[in-house]
Amino acid sequence: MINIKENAELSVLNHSCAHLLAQAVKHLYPEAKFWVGPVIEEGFYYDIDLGDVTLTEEDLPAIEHEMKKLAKDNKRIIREEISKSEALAKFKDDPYKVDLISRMDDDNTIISCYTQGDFTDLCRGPHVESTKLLKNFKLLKVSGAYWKGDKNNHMLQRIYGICFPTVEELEAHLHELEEQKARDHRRLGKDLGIFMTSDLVGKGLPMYLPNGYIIWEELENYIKEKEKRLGYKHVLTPPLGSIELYKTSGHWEHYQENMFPKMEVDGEEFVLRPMNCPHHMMIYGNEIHSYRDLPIRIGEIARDCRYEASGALKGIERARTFCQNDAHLFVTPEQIKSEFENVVNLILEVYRELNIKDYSFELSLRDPEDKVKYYPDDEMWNNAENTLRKVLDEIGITYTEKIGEAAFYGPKLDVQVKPAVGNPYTLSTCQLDFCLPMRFNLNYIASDGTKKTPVVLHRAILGSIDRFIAYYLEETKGLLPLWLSPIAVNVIPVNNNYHLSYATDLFNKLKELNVRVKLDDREEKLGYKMREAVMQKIPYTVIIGNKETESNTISYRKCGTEDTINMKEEDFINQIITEIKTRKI
RNA sequence: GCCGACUUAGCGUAAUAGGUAGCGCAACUGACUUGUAAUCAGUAGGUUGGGGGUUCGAUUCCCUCAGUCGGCACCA
Repeated sequence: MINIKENAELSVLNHSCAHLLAQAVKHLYPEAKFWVGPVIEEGFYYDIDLGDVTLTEEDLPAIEHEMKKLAKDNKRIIREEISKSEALAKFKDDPYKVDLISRMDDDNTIISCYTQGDFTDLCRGPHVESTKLLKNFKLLKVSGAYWKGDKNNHMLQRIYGICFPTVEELEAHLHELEEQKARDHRRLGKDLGIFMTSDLVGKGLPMYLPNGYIIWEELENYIKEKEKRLGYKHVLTPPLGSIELYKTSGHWEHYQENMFPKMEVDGEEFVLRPMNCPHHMMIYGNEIHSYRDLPIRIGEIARDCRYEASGALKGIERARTFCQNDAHLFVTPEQIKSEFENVVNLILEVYRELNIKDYSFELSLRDPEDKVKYYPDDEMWNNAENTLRKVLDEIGITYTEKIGEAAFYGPKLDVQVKPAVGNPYTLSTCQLDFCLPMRFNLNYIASDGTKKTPVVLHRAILGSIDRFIAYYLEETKGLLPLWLSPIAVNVIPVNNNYHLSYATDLFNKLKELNVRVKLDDREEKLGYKMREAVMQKIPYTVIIGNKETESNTISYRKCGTEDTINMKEEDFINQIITEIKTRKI
């Protein structure tokens, strides 16, 4: 999908189109007041205050029509530079523009405006030279947006659109947008029987169906195998805990708005846990540890429950309960670097094996101004952030720093991915924590016999299993690699009367080898069964007919290809087994 | 949570300027015995998301609740 913002020519075009949109809206709704109309990756938008008028998508064609009319007029777009006071006078009837102007640096600032026909807008530019270049656009959607992005402000109406130099490019783009919908994990999740939701169960509470749970189990086994090899010990802890536990950890104070409310049983108060770190702290504290025992690595596919705003819910990508691929590494200060490096290496290894390429590292730091969100201990924070920066620089990965993105207990390295559909999000994370071990009074006996507080690394590689499945479905368009596919091989006899026993023989052999294989022996035509196999995105479909039974071979077709390949049964079985075992992409 | 739209059979959809709903796929039954994305015929399946109001009559209009979707905000 093209990124408009990163393309200089398209940026100018789209930004100019935003002005054209504003001009058209002004014509149709003379009372309209305008905020800003920037270029974004997906095109452009303009935030507009229309007073009591509410736009719906049905109003967009009329606005488009007016824009087309204006574009046809072929008005020159003229730049003009004026002083701040001139600008304030010029836009005195537009409070939003006055707000923008009055917040500009100093009184000597030169402000640029662009005029096209009867419409002038405050703008840094540049723009195309004439409205006639703005013919191939489409208004895509309309929605509310908080003024200045602050939920305490009123809402403006935002109109989104996109513009291209040629009609062909526009149509190709619109076609691509349509195709994107087909790879949405919610669509695929339904079509492929991966998960379901139910109003009666409650929103944001997805349930995995048999096909989905196969994917889940495979991923769980995959990552746990890796963790075991790296010395992790896995545990199982309850998805809720007493409120005292979360007061001790600080979650109750700093994370409460993302938690389900407390519940009372027999005079005790409990919460559904939003994170399982406190449980793992308790497990560490269950024994006395020597410095010789460290690092101690405690892992769990842990169910957590978070109160997510209803508008934020999205299939299994963002739900109110999910299972984190979580682990806590209890280390000495000297071990921070090597353990951190191990985690980064594990992330890179997994991404390589699963063919995840579009990702970036972010160093999430606290916002020192935010006194509510973060555990208050400046010295601890400075120490943690500097340590983490140093470790990252020593490991030699490139990252961007994000202020105000840290966990309440410490800074972290996040791995952001750009999914095929929608906004970027965090998949993997590794967090440095000096805070919780202290709050839980954890310690180890150092070589000099004194008690010392361990440092904790919180880390998740697949993130949550749920989100990872969503991500992977969208990346692969539902055509999963063999080892993750709910059904790996589909065997179809051409004619049950003649080919069923040969087909059943292959089916049994594969089943014996623990391959997820299906025998489609329904009394249907081959074309019909083939169609279903393709729609179900089964990676391998084997056809058994006269040709195969007579030559003692099999023929298969790989989902997504048109070719049929004929080979010896034994070779095919070996190929399948190898592909599963090596987790071939 | 906020702004807006939407909700009709398992799935995808049609219709009614207010007179209780069609179609396709899937399912079931039968025939066909099949060579790479849909064989034919028949049967069954709906309190038109829940509740309330207006009306002689509501699936349609209004209110409300729930859910879904698109954005915003949030995402430790």
